[in-house]
Amino acid sequence: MTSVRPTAPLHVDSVEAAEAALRERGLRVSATRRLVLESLFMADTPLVAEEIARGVPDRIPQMDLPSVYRNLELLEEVGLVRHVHLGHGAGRYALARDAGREYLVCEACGAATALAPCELDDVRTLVREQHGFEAMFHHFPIVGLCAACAAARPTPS
Amino acid sequence: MTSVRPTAPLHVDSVEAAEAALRERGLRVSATRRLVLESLFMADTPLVAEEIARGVPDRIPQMDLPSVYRNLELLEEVGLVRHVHLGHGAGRYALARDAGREYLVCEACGAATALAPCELDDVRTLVREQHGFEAMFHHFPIVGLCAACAAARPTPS
DNA sequence: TTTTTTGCAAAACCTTTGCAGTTGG
DNA sequence: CCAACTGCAAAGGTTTTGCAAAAAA
Repeated sequence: MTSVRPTAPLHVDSVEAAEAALRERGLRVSATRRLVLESLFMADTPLVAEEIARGVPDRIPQMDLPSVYRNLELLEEVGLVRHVHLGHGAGRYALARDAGREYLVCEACGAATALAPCELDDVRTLVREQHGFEAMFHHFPIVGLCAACAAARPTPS
Repeated sequence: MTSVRPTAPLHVDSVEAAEAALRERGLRVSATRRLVLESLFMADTPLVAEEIARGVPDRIPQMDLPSVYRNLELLEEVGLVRHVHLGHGAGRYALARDAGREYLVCEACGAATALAPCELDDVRTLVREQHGFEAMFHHFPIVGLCAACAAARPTPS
């Protein structure tokens, strides 16, 4: 998983625009690299590397898993891609464009609720005011109890 | 790392009290189990399993790493222990008593700031009011930029 | 004695690395 | 052509599992 180091996110709205950004930096657009990008543009949730490598039958051919990881790493350095951890197990990758998406994950029922772009703005503002800290909630989700599970639980001591 | 499933946390303030809780449940108190508990009581930050297994020279003897993991898993089921992720790499374990501790981790400089017990109460309240969600910030830290790193950075587009 | 726990070995899982061969520009 | 990229094989770090031997109650 390399590093958590931030890169200025690069928001593009098509595979072509992403490829242009790569070429602009002197990077090549190989078959695998394009397929990784296409997979991420097609996905509506962050994907694990293995899902990308497996391909989509009759749509996207299989790829070599280490190559997928190397591409994800490079795309992350460029700022086109981010990885997140929505729970245990493998890290997940999404376009930087989408990776600002924030999740509330219920630790009792496992439900992951995706939030709209600015829904946590008030929370961020409060953290900034109270702690002088610019919180970014996309890398790890906010873990806790959803309303249903919180209700179905004895009040915490 | 087994599961994120919650167990009612069990707050005890000594190794002896923890052992009593174990015996109450019909569980045994073996040498390794006691040493794991002692290590956690001695620690002032969450520990990785390997640190526990390595022991503290002249204080705590080495232990078998798989046994340490099995004990941590059991202690977590009982509710005496919790595991957290403060960044990439190995999970960390702490007494449930201490694991409510919450951290702000700067993704630029890596600094981890431990917060006092109630410092995020206002944030939790806001999340509850706005999203009906009981946020628990101890499993994953709040990742973002500390004041210094935020200042030293070009304003986000 | 009986059941739990240990220690060791081995595997599983996710991710990274080395390297020779291929390919994009 | 030449640097960048791929595919394969192998290794690395963390966590889990199987099993016979040891220990707790």
